[in-house]
Order: sequence, then structure tokens, then C-alpha cells
Amino acid sequence: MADRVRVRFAPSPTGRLHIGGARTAIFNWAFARAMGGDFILRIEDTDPERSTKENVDVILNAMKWLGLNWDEGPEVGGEAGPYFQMQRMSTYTEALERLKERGAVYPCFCTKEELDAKRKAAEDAGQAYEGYDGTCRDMDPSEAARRIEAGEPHVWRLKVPHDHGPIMFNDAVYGPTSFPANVMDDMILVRTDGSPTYNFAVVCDDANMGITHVIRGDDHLSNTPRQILIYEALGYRTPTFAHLSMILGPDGKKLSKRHGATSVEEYRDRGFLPDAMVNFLALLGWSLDGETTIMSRDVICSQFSLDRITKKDAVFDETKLSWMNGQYIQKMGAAEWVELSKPWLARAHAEGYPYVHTAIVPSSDPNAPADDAEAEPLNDEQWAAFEDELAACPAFYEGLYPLVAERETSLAECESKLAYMFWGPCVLLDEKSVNKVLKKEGARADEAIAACREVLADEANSWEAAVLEEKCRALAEPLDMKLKNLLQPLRVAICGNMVSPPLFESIELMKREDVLARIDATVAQVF
RNA sequence: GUCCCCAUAGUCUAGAGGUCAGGACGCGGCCCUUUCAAGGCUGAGACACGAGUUCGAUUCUCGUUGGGGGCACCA
Repeated sequence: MADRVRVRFAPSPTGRLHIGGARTAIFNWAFARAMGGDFILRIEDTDPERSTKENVDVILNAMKWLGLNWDEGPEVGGEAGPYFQMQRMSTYTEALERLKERGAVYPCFCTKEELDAKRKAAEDAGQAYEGYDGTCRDMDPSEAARRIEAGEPHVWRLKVPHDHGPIMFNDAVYGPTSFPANVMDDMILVRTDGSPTYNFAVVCDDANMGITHVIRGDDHLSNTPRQILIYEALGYRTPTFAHLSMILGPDGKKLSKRHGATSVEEYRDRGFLPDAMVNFLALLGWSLDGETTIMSRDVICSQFSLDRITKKDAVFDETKLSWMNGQYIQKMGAAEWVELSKPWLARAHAEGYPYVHTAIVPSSDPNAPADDAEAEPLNDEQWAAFEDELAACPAFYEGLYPLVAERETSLAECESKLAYMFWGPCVLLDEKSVNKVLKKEGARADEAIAACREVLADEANSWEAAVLEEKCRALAEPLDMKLKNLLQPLRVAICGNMVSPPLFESIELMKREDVLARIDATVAQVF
């Protein structure tokens, strides 16, 4: 029978969306799309300590940013709702009643302290703790009823059949998998306070929501046999399981905070694109054909399949992510680039406004990524000023795109790479560049600049990159200079640095009087 | 401790009982070039180890080593 595929991503709103969680979400989403099924988002908010409204919004926003649209879940609803576990408590109660009727559960009056003591005793004796010892399993039903009646605190445990054979299932990724039943103790399903444990709630929800494929992290592999026992006790058909390998940090350890950025929000704030993130994460443990690296969401969504998921853990390689992000930036186009680069363009604008003073400044690496930690947020006034200018001269901003399109590995880089475009008539001269290019012995930098200045000052030359470049290049022969010696000084004089985006394309976007003012300021400063 | 899982270059991966072990990032070189990039060409770089099955294993089996994960009234 061909059931409609229904998969879910079920995060706990305990903070930001982790890279590993995002990968799991992407695999579920892509599988649903490829199979023409439903992608359901369910919030596992049963931990009142950490589950807050804010955390839920954080997760939802991250999902939206990644473009992982869900068919059922928060904000969109659906027939299998509600989609917050806290709102599904009655379904767990019903399931417990069902299990009581079936004689598949029993009340246990052992306290947490008693159990902890037993566990500790076993460990101290150098033995492995074998799980719950079944103290209350065979209690006389009438005594149990009496103690419950008396209000004695108790949990409900699953009565795992003693004659249960090995628990077997065919994992879509790991293949045939088997766990001996005797290692399964009678796990707690419902706590003293009446709340369901994770394993119980998950099974109830997945069953009630008609989930056909459970695609989740590898860390749940050993939960699977427990959950299968619950499915069996409830009399439900088990879904297909597909376990995903872990994502590791560069040191081969499980990816965690100490590896740096581990949430999708951090990558967003560092100028990474959702398309690049989805593409990159999709390739962590899955491949289309082993050859294709850059692929659109459409391709991922139509071609994704569980049988091409690898079992091996994958190391998260940020270098490759950066490269991929650069590929997407190259292809995105000016209008989209301006829109998405606003936060960083605004900063560059704010720093250059109302124009810096001309000066020689100590060298720093112009290619160094922006340091988010030290970045101070812009105030409203600065933002307004930026928005005004953006609205006033959109062509200027779109013109910036070709300057950095193939030089950026993240959107954040435009702040430092394009800073010079916002200096108006002033220029901040990089000390090292001044020494190496302008003050270089015998290079005649002053002559080169003077000659080029004449070209740039000549109103007869139309203010176009191609024209200005041609005229300036023509100076090389009469001056008997290499192009490098002719144009690098001009670059430093105008852009402040020997390393910059294309010179004449930059000049074209500037005002003629500003360019001339920069040259004059540089000459006055240096020579 | 115990249970489970994994093993192709530094990294992500493709692959099949016989392949020149393929692609991508990164790295080196060359070309292009006013800088930096981008792009093109090119180079180095891998089947963890030991047995067994086989005419032949990197591929199948077992073991070793290495790595990862689980073993809660957390999720």
C-alpha cells in the first residue's frame, strides 16, 4: 500500500537551531518534497525550564530563514494538531488508559532516591546497572490499586514481555538492525507528576500524527527499540526509521559551542546565505551522484532519497561552506545582493559618513572578516541616513555588487572591502601600502598620479570606467612605465590600499570631484 | 563498565569482486592580470591494520586498532 509520506522535525525549543538539527530538518523536508508528502513541524516543549515562547520563535525564524516551509505545525495548523506537546497532554493520558486496559503497564512506587541508590550500588560493586529490577512489576493488583487510592506517588512503567525476542527493524540508513530484548528494562512512560516521558510522548505523537518515516539523529538509535516496544504495546504499526550520522567538529568530537558558531542564526549573522547553508548541509551525509556539489533547492527537493545517505559521521568544514557561500554570492545578482547586504552596507555607510578625515593609518588586513563581537549596533539615526541614501541612489548600491561579487565569501565582507567607497572626498591611507607603492624608491609614483589625475580631471573624458581606464593605460608608454607602476599608485591614492576591488569601476561610481579631492589629499599627505 | 554504530586523501564524498579508485573544498604550480579575487589548465594527496573466502579483494567474512553514540521520573 502506498501511504502518503509524512515526516516530522521535532525540535525542543531550548535555544537556537543547532547545525545538526538544521541538517535533520533539511533531510526531512527534502524527503517529504521528493516523495510528494507532508513535512510536519512539532515543538517538543515538555521541559518547562527551557521551553519558552522566545525560544520557539527563535526556532521558527531559523526554519523560515532556511526556507524550510512546513505543511503542518505552528502558525499553519493542520488536521493532526495541536503541534505543541504541552497541548497534547490529553492524548498521552488516553494512550496510558489504553495501555492500562491492555495490561501493558503497571504502577511503580519506587522513589527516585531508591532507584538512584540501586544504580549507585551496582556501579560501586563494579557491575553494570542492568536497568530497573522490576520490584513493583508483580505487585498484587489490589495492593497497587489501594496504594494509588491512598494517594501514594507512583510512575507508570511499560511491562516489557519477558518472552519478547530480539527487537528488529530495518533502518533506512543502517539496514537490518537488531537489539536483544533482555537489555530493555521496564521504562517509565508516565512520571509521578503525570507527564509523559520523552519516549512515550514521541511514540504517541508520531503514531497520532500518522508519521510514516522517522528521520532523526543517530543519537536516537538506541532509543528506537524502546520506542518500538511502546508501539507494540499500543498496537500501532511502527514507522520506518532512518538514522542520520552525527556532525562533528574539526577535532572529530561532537559539534558543540567550543567549536565556534554552531547555530544557523550565527551563520546568518555572519553573512551566510540560506541557499548555501541548505546546499552545504544537504551534502553532509547525502550525495546526489558523487559529482554534483552546487545544487539548487529544487534539485535537492526532487532528487533526495534515503538510500543515498551515508552512515559515516561528517566533520563540519567551514572552509568549504565559505567557498560555497561565495559561489552563491557570485550568482545572486545585484538587486538581491543589495537587499541582503543592508546590515553591512549600512555599517560601511555609517563609518564613512559624513566622511572621514584624510590620514595615514596603521595597516590591517583588508580581507579580515568583520568581527561581529566588537561591532556596535547602529543607532536609528544612522539607519535612517543609510535608508535615505539607498533610496536616493539605488544605482550606486547596485553598482557595488560587481565590485565584490567574486571577491566575497560572505555578505559581511562588503563592510570592510567596500569601506573606501563611502569616504567621499577623503581617504584613509594604509601605511604599508603608502610605503610599498607611493614611497617606493625610483617608482615615480608622484609622476604616475599626476598624469592620471590629468586624465581624470579632463571634462572631455566621459566618466566611464572603460574610457578612463583606456586613457590612463595609454599613459604608460609616454611615461615609460609599467602598468603596475602607473596604476597601483592611483589605486592607493583613491582607495587607500594596494589591495582593493577593481579601480576604474570603483572610480566610475564615485563623483569626479571626490576622486580628484582624494588624489590631492593623498599627494599633500605623502609627497 | 555495557550495548550499538562507523572506517576511501587534511575535509565532504562517488564507486565496484578485476577501475588509471572519480568529483568537490583546501594546498602547490602555470596561464590570465594595474592589486585582490574570479576563471582556465595542471600537480601532490586515500581504500586504517591483520587474517580468511576467491584466480583476483579497497569491495565479502572474522579479528585488531581507532573514532562516535546510547545506557535518567532530559529531550
